[in-house]
Amino acid sequence: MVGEHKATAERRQALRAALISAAGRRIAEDGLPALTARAAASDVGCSVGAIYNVFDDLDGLIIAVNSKTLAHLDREIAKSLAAVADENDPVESLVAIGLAYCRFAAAHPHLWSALFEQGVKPDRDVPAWHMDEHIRLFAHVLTFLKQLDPKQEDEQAWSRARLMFSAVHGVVSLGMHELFIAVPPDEIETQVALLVRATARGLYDRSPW
Amino acid sequence: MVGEHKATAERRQALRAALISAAGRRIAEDGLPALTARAAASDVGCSVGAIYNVFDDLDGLIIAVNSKTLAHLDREIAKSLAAVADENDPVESLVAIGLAYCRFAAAHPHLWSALFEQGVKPDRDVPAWHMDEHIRLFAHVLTFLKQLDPKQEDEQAWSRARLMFSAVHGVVSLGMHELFIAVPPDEIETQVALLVRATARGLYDRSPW
DNA sequence: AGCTTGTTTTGAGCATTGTTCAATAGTAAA
DNA sequence: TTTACTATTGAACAATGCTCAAAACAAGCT
Repeated sequence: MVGEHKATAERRQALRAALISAAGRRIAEDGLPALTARAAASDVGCSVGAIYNVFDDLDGLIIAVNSKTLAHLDREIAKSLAAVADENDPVESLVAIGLAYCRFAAAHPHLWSALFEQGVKPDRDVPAWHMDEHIRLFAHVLTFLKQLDPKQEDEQAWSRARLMFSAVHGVVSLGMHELFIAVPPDEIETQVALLVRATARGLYDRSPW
Repeated sequence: MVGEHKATAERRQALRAALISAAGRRIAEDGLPALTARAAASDVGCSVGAIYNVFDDLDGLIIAVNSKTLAHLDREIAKSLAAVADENDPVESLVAIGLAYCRFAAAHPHLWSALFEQGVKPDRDVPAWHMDEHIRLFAHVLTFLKQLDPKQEDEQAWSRARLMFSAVHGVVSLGMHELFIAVPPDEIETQVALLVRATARGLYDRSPW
């Protein structure tokens, strides 16, 4: 009979959770390269092999951490949206999203950079459900773009949401790269706010020309 | 006497050059992780140790490759600027820069991504001269921003040049990440053009409000 | 309890990585 | 040639991700 011991599943689940949070701590503190199989195992008090009973790969563990990170980031964005003063000004909400993104990256630089530090990999790509988690991030943006122009097609709105999100991401990303050299974090925030307002205006304001 | 054999210096120089171009080829074809010390050595027909006579580090070799890549990219941008139809429309020049960036990334994805694939490193950071090479990239942008508004302060112009450059970078960067999933390259180009025009308008057009 | 059967966990072992450094080969002056 | 120094080498080292025969375990049966 194809037996499966009852307690096994929950034990595996517990190990998964423990590994994920230990790995998260390690990445947050010392960066992605500090997450080695042996380190993770000893953090949790299991054998190296145990990791591979529960994840396909170390990449699998990293993706699980990233998943948690995305959820956290999503909550932060929601929080900062709730604090927007003028409910009727979509641009202010967009700015709030950008600033939340900014602040999250500054607060958790290693976790944040782990989200994108998967070089251009030829075959082994991330699972679809994790892609979705990324995409869900700029669903927030979509909401307010539709407020800015309710008539626009869904496809265009998505496309522009990704555009704005990507642009903000670029500013934060390059800002962090040179962070330890030149650009102070609060200036990054200023620039992100400026960028969001400029693109919103450039994309949606149809003033007389 | 502190002798230094005459032929040595040039031989080292030759080895450096050979290593750089072999490494460039390897990265371009199979991505950064394919560049291992042993592979590079055998490509060039030298010993592993020889690499370390000529570079501090494998990172040193990578930086040298990146340096060549940046020079190449810079030439491409210059070329595409030379082909701009309307000399008197700075926005068209800015668009041209963005598109050149786009096309370069699409044409040499591995070389391009090697430029940014240095995770957030705590201590060991890239030398200043290489940072300068990066910065020189958006000096191009600066030129045309000053044409858009000759009155603006230098500092603001630099800041906005970096802003625009970063924004474009973000769109290309996220676009490439999901490239193998969804976003076709020509759509990225469309989006970059849209973004450049929108930000230029948003940042500089002082229409009656 | 003891035995049997299938499952789960383990950690020594493998291949591969970047990097070093005693030993070898090389160079040029004496 | 001899001598004195320099340059190159590649076996050896530590650390990596990952595997898989073996050990430990769990549950049912007599």
